[in-house]
Amino acid sequence: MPTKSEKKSLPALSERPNLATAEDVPRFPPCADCALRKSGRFTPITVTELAFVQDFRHANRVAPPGTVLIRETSSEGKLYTLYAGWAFRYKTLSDGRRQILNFLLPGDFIGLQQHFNDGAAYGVEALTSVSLCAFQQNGLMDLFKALPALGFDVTWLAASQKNVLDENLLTAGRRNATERVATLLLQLFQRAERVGLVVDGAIEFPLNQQHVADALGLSLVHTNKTMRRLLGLGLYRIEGGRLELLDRKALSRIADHDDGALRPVPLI
Amino acid sequence: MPTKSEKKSLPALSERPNLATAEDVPRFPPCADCALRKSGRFTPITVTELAFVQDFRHANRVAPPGTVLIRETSSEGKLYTLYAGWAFRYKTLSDGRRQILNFLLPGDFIGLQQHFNDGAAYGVEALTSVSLCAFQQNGLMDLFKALPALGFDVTWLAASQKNVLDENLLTAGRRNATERVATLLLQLFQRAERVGLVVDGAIEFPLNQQHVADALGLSLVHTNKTMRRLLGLGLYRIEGGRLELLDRKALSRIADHDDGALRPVPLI
DNA sequence: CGATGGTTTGACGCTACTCAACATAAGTGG
DNA sequence: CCACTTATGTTGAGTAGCGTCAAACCATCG
Repeated sequence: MPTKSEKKSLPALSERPNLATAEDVPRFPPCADCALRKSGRFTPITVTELAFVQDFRHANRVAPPGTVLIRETSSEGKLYTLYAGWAFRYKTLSDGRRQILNFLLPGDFIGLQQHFNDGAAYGVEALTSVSLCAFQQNGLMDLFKALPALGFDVTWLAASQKNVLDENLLTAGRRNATERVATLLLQLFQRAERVGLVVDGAIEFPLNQQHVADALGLSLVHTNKTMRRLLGLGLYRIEGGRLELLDRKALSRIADHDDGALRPVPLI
Repeated sequence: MPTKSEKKSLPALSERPNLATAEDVPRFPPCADCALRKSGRFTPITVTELAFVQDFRHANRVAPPGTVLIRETSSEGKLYTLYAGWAFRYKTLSDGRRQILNFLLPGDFIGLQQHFNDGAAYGVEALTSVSLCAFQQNGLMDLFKALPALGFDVTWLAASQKNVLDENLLTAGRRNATERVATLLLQLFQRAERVGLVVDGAIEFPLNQQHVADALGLSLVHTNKTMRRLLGLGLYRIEGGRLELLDRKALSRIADHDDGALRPVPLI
């Protein structure tokens, strides 16, 4: 039977004084000055739409690592865009076994499912310090009505999160431990790359091995041994909380996972 | 390493002359007479919206069991609503290992992700004879513009499919074989129940054990042994291609899965 | 009938899990 | 500054759940 995971995680990792990414939490400029959007790594948006989004944004929120942003039991339909930092969605069984469903990176839209709640629930927890743009809970329909293109973008984001879930399900269901680790490293790197988080060929990597295990459906011990093996093969390096891929071709081959640049997605 | 699955599946199961469901393929009435919608098991819709949907519907399609409705490699953005019958979405690794991502029941909206293609691909295959409403490929944005409420519904459907994926990922990642089978049986029954497919306390069950294995990330042999065990415990019965749950409480307990009625979702 | 697809069962082996212990780094309070 | 604690990573030993291989059984079909 799979591992039970710890109930709490501590800030330790994310407080290392390294190349800062989530450490210096960005404040919240008006949407027109949004650093994320200005990176040019998202699909374009009109000024009208931008103004609407600004108006739709209801509040901002900053939270330290380990914060539960959405409780697994709650059914409040909070809506966020992750502006900076890392988080993850998860579900747990009643005996504590935890499955991480997917990791959330800047630009990801959070909480859409709760909004249409089915009773089904998931939790969201911050991995690093995070900054969130919080939207009006009941305004989603208004957004669709006022600016259909934005509604379209919301759907687009939902669809691309579904793609990630598809991949993760394939991984958990049909890949062995080595393939799983390779897939995860590659996938996270690709996703970070898309939103411009690569600095000096490396990305921040705030996961501990328990997170990796819970994301891949493996036990902590086996995850460790598998990661150690890939490390020994010189395929990647994690130092100072940052991940560098030393042989993407090999990882891509092991994972049987395409290593191409991901297309831009919208930013709400 | 997980099982390789068969490349092809044949109609065998679905052609049994039993209580007909997908056998007598429904023809396509105008949307106003849609049998599915008239079942009252979907969220309400206005006449204006209904007219638009009718217009948005571009063609109909009927396909026999085993038909590949969407090829895993294609990136054409076909859009369908499954009107009658069962299908499933899947991904395969290059050596043939297959993961079924989720099963599709009447009312499910198909093809949304391809529409926003990321390079990521999945296939869709008919389990039974299926009837599909095919929509205009490039008209999705028009739909959002013309009737935002319909766009909202599309998003809603995407979100509820995401919920199913979340559950399936939890299952594949953290449940053992017995729990997985129990979860699948219960989940399919609940979903079938929601759209009114229960007749005499049983639903059509067109999956063979290879499908179950591929959905749960198990090998065929182990799936068989596990199903046999649950059968021996008198928890369910499959006869003549129909599934009956004999002890939902027990299944729900084993699966650690809530056994409540699912809420209605929209129908496009 | 033989052919085919699906189900079932037994034997065996390996991957991944469990248990347990130890190492390391960082933080805390005295 | 040190003893103590906590989080995380590492390694070894033993085991079991699940995969693989192989063969048989059964039903349907041409």
